[in-house]
Amino acid sequence: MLTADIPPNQSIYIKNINEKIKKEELKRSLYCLFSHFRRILDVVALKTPKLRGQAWVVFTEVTAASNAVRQMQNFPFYDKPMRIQYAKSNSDCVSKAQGIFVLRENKMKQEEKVERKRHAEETQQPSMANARPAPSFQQNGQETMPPNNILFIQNLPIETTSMMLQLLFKQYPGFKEIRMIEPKPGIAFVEYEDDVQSSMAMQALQGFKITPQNPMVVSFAKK
DNA sequence: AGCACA
Repeated sequence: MLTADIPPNQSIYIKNINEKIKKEELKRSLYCLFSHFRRILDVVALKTPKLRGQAWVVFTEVTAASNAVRQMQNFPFYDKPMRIQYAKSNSDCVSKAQGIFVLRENKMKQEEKVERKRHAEETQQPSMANARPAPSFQQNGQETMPPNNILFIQNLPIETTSMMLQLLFKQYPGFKEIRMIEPKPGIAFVEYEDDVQSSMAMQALQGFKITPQNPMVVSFAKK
């Protein structure tokens, strides 16, 4: 089937992904990268020989998927341009939400176990489904800081890397650089060309959750 | 290049 012939789908299929990236990091990064299009329901990545270097991102709406396909086409992701198409079939998480999930034949044997496990994981780990920008919360009066082209980010998960932050913040015009301080995990500084641009990024990413426990707190850095 | 969900 020609790429152009694949009908629009709320899930996108991404290939040409750097295969060196570990599954969990890959999912997190994809989540960061695509979450501003619209709410993401799920990110699927497998490292099996047949499926590595590929991933699926499931949105709540096909318009979000369409935007993602167009705007992120060839985006340099871990040094490789991502190739994005609509997924050829519906993702289980959406079929399930619609109540029409049917087990595939080759999985019949373990249906009960599998289903229970999947369900347990979904309820215990709502990160992908629930990680939406949340309203900012007051913290040390930081939000009253005067505008600055440099942003101060707090409440990041300690595993956050500057690569991850870069994926998030460079979506906004005027992005210059991320600075993190080794001995101080959980915070970062993000520099933009001017304070209008930094404000836009702050607006957009205020409360963004890299993990469900960590809505990021974005304020202007002290002068 | 490769379209799955464990």
